[in-house]
Amino acid sequence: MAKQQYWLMKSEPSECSIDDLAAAKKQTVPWFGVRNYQARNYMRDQMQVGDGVLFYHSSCPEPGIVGLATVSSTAYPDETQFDKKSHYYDEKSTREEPRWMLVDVTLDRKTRLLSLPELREAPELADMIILKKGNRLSITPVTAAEWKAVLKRLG
DNA sequence: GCCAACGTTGGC
DNA sequence: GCCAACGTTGGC
Repeated sequence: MAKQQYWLMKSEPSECSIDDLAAAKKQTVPWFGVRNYQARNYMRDQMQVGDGVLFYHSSCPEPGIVGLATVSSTAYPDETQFDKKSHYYDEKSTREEPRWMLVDVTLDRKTRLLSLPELREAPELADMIILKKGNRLSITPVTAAEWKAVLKRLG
């Protein structure tokens, strides 16, 4: 068993909020719609069942961490890439060679909102990738120390 | 709605 | 392989 890893995963609440995750069957959702190679590579190559996930709401009135989750599957193809009616359809992807992979994410627990301004104030979190200027990556690795500091602040 | 920052595309 | 143009992200 490899060492536990931690991630921050952004989701737009209008697309899939923490409440949507809580209401989902088995409180689990496939993390569909990622169309960025770096984020895909994290899911495909590095994520393991049991990894910790900070669930983050982006592009909304109150951006921030809103819950804790767990990676609950290894990587498999994102079905939406094959669906012509989907916003995430990719005509260059085939079933033989799918371009986009995803993992399942299962809710651990909802938390209070740990807001973006609050994250910025925390000295232990100063190096979080998500807080760096210009960062747009929807999935970023989180260090064990950052994970611990976030948990401490969530109480 | 604005805009900075970044990723992708495509012409050469 | 370069790089300009374009599209997207995401906070404000």
